[in-house]
Amino acid sequence: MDHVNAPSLPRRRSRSLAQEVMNDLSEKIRSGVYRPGDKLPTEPEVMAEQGVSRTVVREAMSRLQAAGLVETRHGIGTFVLPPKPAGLDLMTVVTIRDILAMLELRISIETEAAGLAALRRTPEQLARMHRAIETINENISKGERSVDADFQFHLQIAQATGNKYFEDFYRHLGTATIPRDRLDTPQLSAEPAPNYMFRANREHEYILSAIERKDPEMARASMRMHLSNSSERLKRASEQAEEKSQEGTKGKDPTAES
Amino acid sequence: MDHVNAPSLPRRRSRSLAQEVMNDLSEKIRSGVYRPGDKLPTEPEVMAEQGVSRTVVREAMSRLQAAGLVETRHGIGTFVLPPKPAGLDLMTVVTIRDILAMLELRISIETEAAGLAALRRTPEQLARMHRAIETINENISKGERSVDADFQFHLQIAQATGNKYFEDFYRHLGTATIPRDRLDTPQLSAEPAPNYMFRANREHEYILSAIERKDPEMARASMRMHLSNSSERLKRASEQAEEKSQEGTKGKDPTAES
DNA sequence: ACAAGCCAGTCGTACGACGACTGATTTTAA
DNA sequence: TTAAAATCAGTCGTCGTACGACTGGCTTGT
Repeated sequence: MDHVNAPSLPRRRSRSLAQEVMNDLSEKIRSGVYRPGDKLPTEPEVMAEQGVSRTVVREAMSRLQAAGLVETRHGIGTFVLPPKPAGLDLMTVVTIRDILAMLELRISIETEAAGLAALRRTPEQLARMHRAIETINENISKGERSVDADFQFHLQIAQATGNKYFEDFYRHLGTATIPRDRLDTPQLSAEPAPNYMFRANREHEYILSAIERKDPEMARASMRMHLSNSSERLKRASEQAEEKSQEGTKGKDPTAES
Repeated sequence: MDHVNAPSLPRRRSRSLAQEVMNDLSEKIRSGVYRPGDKLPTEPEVMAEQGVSRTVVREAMSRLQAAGLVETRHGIGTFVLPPKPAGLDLMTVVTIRDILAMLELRISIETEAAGLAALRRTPEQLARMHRAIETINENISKGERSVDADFQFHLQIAQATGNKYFEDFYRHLGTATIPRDRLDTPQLSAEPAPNYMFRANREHEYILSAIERKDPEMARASMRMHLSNSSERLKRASEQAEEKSQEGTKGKDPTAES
């Protein structure tokens, strides 16, 4: 060992190589280089890029998985997951019953959000809610999906509370439960009939009207009614789907509506 | 969120061996077989116990580390870490204003929880609520902190909803507003006067009475009143503390109550 | 008694090998 | 010609071997 009087360096590596590769990749995820749904570089690619062995790459990937940042598919690759909502583990949402339970929590939060929005909304936020409702109507008339505009409407309400925690919570639930194709579900197929969706959007209008009038009680009641209706529709469709799957027929899918 | 995905059975294969070893070890940590500070079995021991290769063991350990459950010391072994206040991003809760915003979210959830608890509580849960209230009174009389019993009372209500998401959320929200020593705030020092705390516990009794009577409306109204009062007390104490810190005096700290 | 060296145990990294999985492409059969 | 089956290349999962780095305890020498 050629010891020269080098300046005293740390005696041990502050982190392992695996941790450093994880840090590098998770920083790239955090900063948007890799977005939810994107495929990370393959193991051989990371090995080459980072100049480490496959062992280190695999351990780094294991860490990313355990941290919930990615999921790995055998033979395919590793994909970035959407951010987890704070305090809630959406991986537990696997049955209709779980969804209904989550909806129940959501009712409590969004009902309150509607009341606060009625007190605190700005004209700009109000205009954005109006636009979202118009967009939903247009999309329904064209036979297109109204999911994005639906999400926007609810997000605007969360923002109008002026409380970042309501907005954060809504953002996380939004990204986690909208992308239906993530869930390995027995598809409750087909979009609901347009009249159902127009009706649900009618309920949006009642909510908006109360918010516009700065009437928190009515806003709360309207939102509660709206989400309770959705919950009921889901419950009924689920029961029908269960009966019909026994008969080999498909039920309705109300999940595309608010 | 009006758009809900209907889930189904997982289509994917079973988990990897590394994930299964992690599950086994994390279950042992969760259940108390290994406690914070304990040393986990060495890699060779786990290899023998689980009948897997060292690669699998190391990947499982990597996962446990990334999940924050353990830390590994090179040449020594792997040790169980104390539980972190996980989930909700508590790092954002740094000012009184953040606490108040978080309380606002909490009001929405716990108000709804009280209503659901009135509908779904069991006699055992009711008894536990009673006990928590008694404990709070005893602690107040002895001049001791009633924070734990206070948390218990609210947690019982969340459990009585029969919806795991309410309970999960409360576990996280509860820690956000109680552990005062986490906050870099102008210290609102000293326990509030006992009469304030008796009064707050009186409010607990109104909530419990409504739950006992299976009256969801009254349960909701009582909980909202109780938490709004806490919010107001915190706000006022904060303002007084601000004035008094300009005068070099300390104000009251009501955050130890619900 | 204290310091230095040694040793066994443990973790970190690297490599080679083979099987399992996946989707795309090619070959075969109808 | 088209559809089904087989093949292939790429990717991930597991196993085993090997060596270096680190740590604490024990033994030996001063």
